[in-house]
Amino acid sequence: MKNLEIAQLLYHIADMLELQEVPFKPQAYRNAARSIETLAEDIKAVAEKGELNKIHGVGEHIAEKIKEILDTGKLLYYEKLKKEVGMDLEQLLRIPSLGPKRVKLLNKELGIKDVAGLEKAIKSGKLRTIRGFGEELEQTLLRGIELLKSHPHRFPYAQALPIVNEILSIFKKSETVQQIEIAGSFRRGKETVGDLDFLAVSKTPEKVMQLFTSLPDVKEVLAKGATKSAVRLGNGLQMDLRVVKEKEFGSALLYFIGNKEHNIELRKLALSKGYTLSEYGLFKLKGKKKIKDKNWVAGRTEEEVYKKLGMEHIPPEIRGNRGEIEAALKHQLPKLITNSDLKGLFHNHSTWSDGDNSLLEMAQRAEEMGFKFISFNDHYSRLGLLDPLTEKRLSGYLKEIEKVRKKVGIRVFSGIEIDIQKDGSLLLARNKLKELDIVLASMHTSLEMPEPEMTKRVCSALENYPINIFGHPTCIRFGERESIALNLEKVFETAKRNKVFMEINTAPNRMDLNGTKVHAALRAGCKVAIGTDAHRLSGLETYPLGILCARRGWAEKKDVVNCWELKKVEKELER
DNA sequence: GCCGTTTTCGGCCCGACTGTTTTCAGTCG
Repeated sequence: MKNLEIAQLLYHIADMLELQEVPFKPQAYRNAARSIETLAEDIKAVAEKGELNKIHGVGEHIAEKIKEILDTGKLLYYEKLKKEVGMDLEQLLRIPSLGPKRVKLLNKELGIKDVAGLEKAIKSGKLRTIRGFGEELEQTLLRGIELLKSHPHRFPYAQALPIVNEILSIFKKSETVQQIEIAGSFRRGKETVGDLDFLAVSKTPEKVMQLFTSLPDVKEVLAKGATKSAVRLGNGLQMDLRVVKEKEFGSALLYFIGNKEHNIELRKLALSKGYTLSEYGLFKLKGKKKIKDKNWVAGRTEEEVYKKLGMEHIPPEIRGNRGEIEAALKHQLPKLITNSDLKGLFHNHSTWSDGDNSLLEMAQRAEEMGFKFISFNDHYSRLGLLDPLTEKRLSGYLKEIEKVRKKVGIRVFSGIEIDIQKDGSLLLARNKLKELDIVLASMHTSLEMPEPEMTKRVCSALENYPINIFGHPTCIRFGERESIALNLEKVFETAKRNKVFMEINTAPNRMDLNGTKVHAALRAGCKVAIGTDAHRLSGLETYPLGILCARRGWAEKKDVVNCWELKKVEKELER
């Protein structure tokens, strides 16, 4: 079972315990789940080293349960709880405005066990017979059920990006706000977002809220208050807006950017230094009680707060309590890469396989964008849906690249994207592969293969063929399929040994590797290469998504091949 | 059930908003 699945299971335990009104344990299970969710390493590997209880929030008992899951594939305690609870809590709790207390009451009064039962109870008018349930709540729940049926839980970053930009621009033009910024997981550059959090400073909050709740695409107003409002857009995405005082903007931004673990650590650190930190500011503690207004010391900007705590400003992308606070205290934060550090783009397609633009058009655009190199990796495979390169067409392709080289002022790398087949072999022999500047290997078929076969397949390819880049390593596609069953630790180790770069594929529905996995790859000693996987000119523009993943993975220039000088790139590509 | 340069026992975030109440419980972030 993978990290995410184990985290999910712990979350479910927390929910069930909460339903049973067990005190404090739910929070403990959630803390553990959250740590595991963001763990860079494969939890199996951690368990094998006997270091489960080194994970923050995992103690003796939860460690034992994790071991049981890893060993047997299930957890008796979980099965027992599920039997006791006797309903589809997981689905029911996904419905907005429905929490453990209400679910319990519904179960007790009407015997509701699942979403279908709830829907039936509402439609038959039974729900409103229960104390505390009225017409409004009925409608809210019904809408929630509809939403569950029709929309994804999380939205890809790239899908949220234009929405964020539009809203920021509307508010800036409206002059109702002095400041407005996006916070939340979007600001941290997470590859998918559950909702959007905006934070503003305004002298006329009621006007801001009015504008916010009447934005063009708002389908539903979930809440509207003096300092906080929430709306849902037509596509199901929820957006929150909070208005704070100018004096609080920095501390509020810090609070609402998160993540939660980062905030908790910061608050603890503040306490140890004689302060207390909240979204309203950093306050000096006098004795044991704080008297807010008089003791305010910082909060206008994030920098101010971090500085008072004796730290460097921490970029949002790495806020996750994964060592960034210690590093910032020692003034040893990594110098994260930025868009302007990128000197070239890997993994691009042309009309030679399934792309829409010619090699020349793509190369010229890359040059216009200011890049120093581009690499083409058109699909190489047997004839199939993709209209791929074949052994016959390969020489024509290479000749064409040669022509393009004479027409542009940037380095054009020749290359292919080739499938790692089921048995770990490639369709081209080693000596043929060596004729290309860059061989990118990836998988498109037999993705259901289980571990450890899948890991073996990949490692064997990386081991036995002159591959430069392992493309979209986890094969995730948002809303379509999860990551494949791969032991990344082993893959990273093999990649490092064979000088294979791990790709950060910036196709908007992939972002693969994601930030957490980049972090793990770098710690394992791998280097990463940002590949746009562009099939047309516009695809070249997706590279900032890769920068985000890299930044979330703590990447500095030395870690990302695209940031190296051309000479060094060429040298490191030799196989 | 977890954690600890304030504690190995005694704490565990809390404020805003909503709907259904008639002073507040439940949810959310």
